[in-house]
Amino acid sequence: MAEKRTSKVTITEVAKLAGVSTATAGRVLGGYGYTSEDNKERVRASAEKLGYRPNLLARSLITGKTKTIGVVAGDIQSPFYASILRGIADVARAQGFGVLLTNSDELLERELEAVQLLLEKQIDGLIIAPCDIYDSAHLHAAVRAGCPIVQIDRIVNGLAGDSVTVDNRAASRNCISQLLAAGHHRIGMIAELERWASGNVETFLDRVLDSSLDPATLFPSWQRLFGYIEAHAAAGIPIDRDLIGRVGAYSAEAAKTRTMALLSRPDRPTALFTVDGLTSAVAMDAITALNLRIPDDLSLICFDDLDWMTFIKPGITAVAQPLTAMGEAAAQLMLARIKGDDGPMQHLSLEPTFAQRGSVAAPMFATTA
Amino acid sequence: MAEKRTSKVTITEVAKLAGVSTATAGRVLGGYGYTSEDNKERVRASAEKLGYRPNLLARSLITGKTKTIGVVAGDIQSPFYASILRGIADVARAQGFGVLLTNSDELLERELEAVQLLLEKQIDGLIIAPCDIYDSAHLHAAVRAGCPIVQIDRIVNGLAGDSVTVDNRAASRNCISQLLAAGHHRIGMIAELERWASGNVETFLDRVLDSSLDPATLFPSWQRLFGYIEAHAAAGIPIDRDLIGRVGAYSAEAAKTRTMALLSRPDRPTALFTVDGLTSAVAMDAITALNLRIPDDLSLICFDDLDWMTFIKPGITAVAQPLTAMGEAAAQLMLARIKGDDGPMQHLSLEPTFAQRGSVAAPMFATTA
DNA sequence: TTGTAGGCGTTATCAC
DNA sequence: GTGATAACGCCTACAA
Repeated sequence: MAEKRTSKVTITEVAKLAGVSTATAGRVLGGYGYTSEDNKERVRASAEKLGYRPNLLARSLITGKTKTIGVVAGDIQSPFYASILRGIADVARAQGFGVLLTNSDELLERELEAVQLLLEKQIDGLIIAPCDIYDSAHLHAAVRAGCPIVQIDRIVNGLAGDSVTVDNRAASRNCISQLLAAGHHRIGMIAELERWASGNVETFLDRVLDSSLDPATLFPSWQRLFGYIEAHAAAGIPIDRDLIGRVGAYSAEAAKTRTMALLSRPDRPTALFTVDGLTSAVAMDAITALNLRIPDDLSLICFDDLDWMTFIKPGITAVAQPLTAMGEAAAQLMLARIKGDDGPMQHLSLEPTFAQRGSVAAPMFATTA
Repeated sequence: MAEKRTSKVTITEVAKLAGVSTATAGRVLGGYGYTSEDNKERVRASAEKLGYRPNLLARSLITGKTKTIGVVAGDIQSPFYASILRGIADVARAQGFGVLLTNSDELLERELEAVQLLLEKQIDGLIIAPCDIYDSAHLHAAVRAGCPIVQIDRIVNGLAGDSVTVDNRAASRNCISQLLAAGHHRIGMIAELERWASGNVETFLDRVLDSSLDPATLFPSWQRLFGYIEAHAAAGIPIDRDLIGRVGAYSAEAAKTRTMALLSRPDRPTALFTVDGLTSAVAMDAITALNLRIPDDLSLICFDDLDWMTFIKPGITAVAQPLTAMGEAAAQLMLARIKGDDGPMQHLSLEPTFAQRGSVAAPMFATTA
């Protein structure tokens, strides 16, 4: 029945009780090398009797492998990261790996500390949603130090690590195109351009339009704005820059204020495109507060599919990222690297699905063309 | 600038470069024992120059402390566990602790494996939402082996571990009382009694009414049904057992079927009480599908407050558990134990808040009293 | 097939 | 204050 007494049963004691050397005991318990059936039995019995549990620390110290993968999420409380983490944890567990979790809150300083802690704990690999895609010396250093990295959602420019993302630009373009096709010419959007160098929407718009911007090197939120602009350009419809509300990253209050302002204008947009789970919730909040009807007063498409979008009145049309699949893919890539795969970097782009529901209609009083 | 080259910079190399012994280097780098200012400087400089990072495995092996706490959640993808984990991770990080995460999916077998893995990785303590509150030998064994345990949401009978919960029975009783006070005499509820020995609602009801059941020894979902029964008893209103839909644990489809059935009856309830986040979402789904208006056709109170409850039409009245606070409290209890607190077991019961919104009204055609 | 000896990178225990 | 030296628990030679 294996009753353990004082927790510290080492392989030495098992060996002693079995009447063999620690090496032999280690071989059968660790499952490596050859041992006679006879001794196997004896050692297993002793281990069982003493309630022996291997100390993975000691094993890791010598093998150099911890069978642990580190994860740096932005905020595990958000459904976005929670789902991704679920995927990661599932495949990790299936392979006997542990998951060491940290939050960065999208703060570079915090990410730095997190990565350092994980590295010191000797994780075999790092899965991370990097805060800063332009200058992440600590990640380059980690890779150089031999720690494989799989990036999620965002890609650090020039980092030698795999990645799992979705094509944000295409998905966004698709959403906006649908709205345009439905007859909407005034589509509101709350954009996040916090770290955009020149600081304003104007310059971003210009750079997209004169094709001097490589979408692959941008933050997801920027890529979504990129798609918004492209869709307008493709349809030959001018953009009213006042409909693009600019807002700092991940601030609910700011987004709320901005959205309320946008939807309160006398010439308010006839459609709204939200760029992530946070803005979607904020938008619904504002829409409810302003007593706007969907889709009569306002059409709506959201990036990221949340549970309530299925049952909230007419149903909210949304782009659904395959979050758990992304987590699974990331973990799979990671495990392959850990097992020694040193092939070229892989940049997986998973296909989001488009959940067509009831939040899009032709704008009121609009001629469809 | 501390450029590391090949990852393995050990304390020995730092010591060598600083011209001191590994012992001295260890003292300044590890921050223990005495060292002259002179040597401190020199060692730090060498460490910096070589890009030295301590190997926490080696340290842990000898100190017996990993500064890591293990967490077994039911399903990290649910907002419930995600929020709790957020709280845990925050206080852990603040104290320099890591968090090793696993999911049990409420499966005992999986929980067993998880606990074993965590223990072998030598976590300093375990925070867990136990699947089985009646027979958890592995948890008793863990405690006996010296691993402190903090339980969340549920309490294993007789386990020597702290706990953080809410008073489910009182909260539930309060909700039902409000509905009864509003004039509802037919209140539907989807109950989960999967592991209830005798297997049916009848016997549970009987045991509550003849006071032969200690609520402290029950699963949260049972406690919530307990409160439902008590509230009815207190108001002197008989319970129509057909309004208590029994369902297996954590199955969305089953809950959906059951809820649809309940709400489709010709004599359907005038109010509904959902017992957790899953049933709430399922209920809303069903309500939308059946085109029932809240609160006109059906009053609703939900256990667990979800983001959409604020902006979904009239606003859904709900009981909000202080989830992140629960996580924080659990982590705090854990850290205290790790620091050596061997006082009596603590069973924290945090106060849920009641979010009064617009989903409760008097039943149609009902005389109020 | 088995045992002996050495070491993984730290910290702990002593003398000095 | 400091430096040998012995742990920590396990694995990996290598020799037997």
